[in-house]
Amino acid sequence: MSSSSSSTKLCFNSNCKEPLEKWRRGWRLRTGEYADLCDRCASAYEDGKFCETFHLKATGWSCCGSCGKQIHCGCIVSFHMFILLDAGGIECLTCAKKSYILTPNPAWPPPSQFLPSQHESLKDLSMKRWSLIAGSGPVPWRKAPSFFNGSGVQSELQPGMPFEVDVVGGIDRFRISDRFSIFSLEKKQENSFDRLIDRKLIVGPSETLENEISASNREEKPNLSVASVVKNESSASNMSLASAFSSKYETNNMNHDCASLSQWPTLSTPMGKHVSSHNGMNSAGEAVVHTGKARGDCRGRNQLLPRYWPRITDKELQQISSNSNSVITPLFEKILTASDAGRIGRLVLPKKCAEAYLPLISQPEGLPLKVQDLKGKEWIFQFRFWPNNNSRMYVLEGITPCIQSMQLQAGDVVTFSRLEPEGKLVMGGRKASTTPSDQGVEATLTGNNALAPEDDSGNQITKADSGTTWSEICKRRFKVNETLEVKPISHSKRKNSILGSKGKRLRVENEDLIELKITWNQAQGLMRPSPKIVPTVFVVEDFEIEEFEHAPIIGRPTIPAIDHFGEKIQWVQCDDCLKWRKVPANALLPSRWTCSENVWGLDRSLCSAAEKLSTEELEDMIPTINKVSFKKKKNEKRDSDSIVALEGLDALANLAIQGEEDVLPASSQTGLRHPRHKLGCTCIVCIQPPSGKGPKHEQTCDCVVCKSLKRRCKTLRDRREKKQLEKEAETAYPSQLQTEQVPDNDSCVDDSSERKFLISPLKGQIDLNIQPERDEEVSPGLYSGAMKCSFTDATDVNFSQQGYSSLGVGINVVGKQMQEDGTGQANFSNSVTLDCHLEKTDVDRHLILPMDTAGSTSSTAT
DNA sequence: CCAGCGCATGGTA
DNA sequence: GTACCATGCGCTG
Repeated sequence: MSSSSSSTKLCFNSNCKEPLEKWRRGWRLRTGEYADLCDRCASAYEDGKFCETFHLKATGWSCCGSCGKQIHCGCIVSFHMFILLDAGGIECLTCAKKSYILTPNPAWPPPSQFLPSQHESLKDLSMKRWSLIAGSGPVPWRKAPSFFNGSGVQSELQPGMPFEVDVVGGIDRFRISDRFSIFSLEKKQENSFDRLIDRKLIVGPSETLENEISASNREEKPNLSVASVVKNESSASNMSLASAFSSKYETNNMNHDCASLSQWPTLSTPMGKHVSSHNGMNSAGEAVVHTGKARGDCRGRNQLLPRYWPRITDKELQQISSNSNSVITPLFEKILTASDAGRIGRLVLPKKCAEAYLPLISQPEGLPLKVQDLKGKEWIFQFRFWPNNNSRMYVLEGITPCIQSMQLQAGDVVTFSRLEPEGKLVMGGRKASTTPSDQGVEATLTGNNALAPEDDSGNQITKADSGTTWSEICKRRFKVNETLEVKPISHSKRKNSILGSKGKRLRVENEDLIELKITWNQAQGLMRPSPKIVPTVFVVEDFEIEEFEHAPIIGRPTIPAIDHFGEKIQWVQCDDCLKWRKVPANALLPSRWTCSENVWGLDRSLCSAAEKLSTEELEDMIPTINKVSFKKKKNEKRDSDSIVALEGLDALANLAIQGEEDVLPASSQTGLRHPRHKLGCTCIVCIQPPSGKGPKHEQTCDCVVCKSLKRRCKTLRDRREKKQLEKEAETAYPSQLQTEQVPDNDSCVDDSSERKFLISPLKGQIDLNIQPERDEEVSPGLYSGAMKCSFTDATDVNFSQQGYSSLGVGINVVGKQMQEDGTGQANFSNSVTLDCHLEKTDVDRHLILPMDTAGSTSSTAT
């Protein structure tokens, strides 16, 4: 509140108009200025009693249905003080908080993303839209009650559902959210801002709205227009427009005719359409939608499970809206289950989708819903729900003819869209027969254009490639997954279906496993920074970390080195003969590589050719490579993929982390971080904050993870120094080595296991690959690779970090830990050793690594 | 006996 | 622990 000593002004409150000698700041005006209030009004305003003081006789007054408190419902100041009840009447926020039993509509953004008011045109549009749909069915919509004559209507309602009355409830429910949003905004404005910023949401003034909302409808709070940064091009202002409600609207509608209140739930109206209609952005707005770029209700979709995100194709869009200038707004989709496609003819609708996009129903019998298919044929389904576990199961009944008409079956996808501005609900179908791989590629590359069997992916790839964000990629990965899970399934009886819920879910898991397997075996170990990309290097506790700004490339893991001539090279192992070949440093090798592909050294292009480097030489170059592994490498048949991955992970990671100074030539020390540490890598070193999301760690960051990392780095340094001292001591007193193990400050490492780990039968050398008594229990591949995990310093075992995850590869080995199981076997496990402060749950999020694979790296020692 | 309705159950997220 | 949801299953006509 600010004061001024100027005079001649009147209190902004029209019911007061008291000359102001001093005035204080009230609510914010549309101009950006603030209402100047007299002391009394300002005080009342500050106390939230503005209405009760100054609007007592104005229209729009109502009593809280619970406590009876009078609240002026049209007041711009107090309109956040109450909620509208579905059954009519209002409830003050205090009471509402107590009795609020409905969750905010899930399809809408967090409360803080709402604007407090809505423009009339939006309301009109919504009403029109709703009426069109509602009135189109053979069964008339139930008359909605007016807002403020609740008593008469309430009797119609089922007890226990005070907030929901048919169609209007949809509006009111939104208002509840809206109200709460304001409340939330009020109470936690600062936090909201922070959160929003943290989430990288667009926060800004809603200029468009500002110009269109009357002063009396304005809320004193800053107009926030918040839009998630998603691929939907809807602007922040668009978002605000969509979510805008005005108190004036509410006031004006208090006595509305019931019929006029029947409208499409505004909350379910995608903002894109609001914008198009509301702003008259016909050409522009619709064009955007027509191109398929602005698809779906981005807010709604963000709140829906990804599997329900609409992935309608351009062709579908065009097909739907071909006969008119309508704009199609994809709402959601669902993969048909056996039950859905069964003879029963009931399509179970995802609850959130139903509540977000379909008319609100209060009675289990629901409402007839007129739906148009892609051919323009209209169907009428019964949209209803069953009470279920204190919740509801929404179903569309009578869909069998439509499903059959579209020749859909279990596993296929039904899409629900809405035509704007008609408001028609459109149901589309998509066969699951499109080959998963195609779909996957298409989905991955084109995102929202995915899954159209007839789509020309080529163009879309081009189109989508520009401006693809990681979030998009991640989202599209969902599509890949889900696409993959869609398999043609013969239509059959429910009980015989192989697409039961369990099966479906198992399928999802299996797909995930496949993805993981692929990731692990073929991608994880193969991703490398592009040789043309110069990484930026940042330092954490003297450890230089390379950060790559570009996506990694897929290649075979190699060992970078410098040859005798000082040239950068890399060593690569032939998959067939397991011999190591030298290739140029910039050579990109396929995941499987054999000597025959050695175009750089024709004399070594045959497996029969001798290894250019002797084992000893190679060992000299890479001391961490275990001699035993070398010895075994030719004797054991391996799964090359897994070994490649293991090599990539274990050897390279350890090379990178443990031994840059010790192992590699000086010239390569700076550059040789683990190649996985690049953009998209979410390992702790690179970006991983404790929460699993968020910005990268600053060098000065003192978060738990960073502190852990720093502590660990320090430990490593210390140990290295100690190790050096030990070596020196060993020279003088070799016999003392075996008992040498100086505790360090890494509290997370189990000392006993580590000590055990360090005690090696090899004199003076720790060989983790040796576990004579348990050899038979370990995969043969474990020890076969020359690059297998082996350590000269056990301390390094605990610090292999690597991984991609945000690239969609889905791997991020945060850490490995030596653990001692009951048998005395020391194993690596997918748990974190970086710091005791790290909770396992935090870590598990990043451990997509299959346990068996991780475990397979277990090098045991006794 | 069968189809369909409506709710219950249990697996999964 | 909770909500969701696929489907089982009993009841009814």
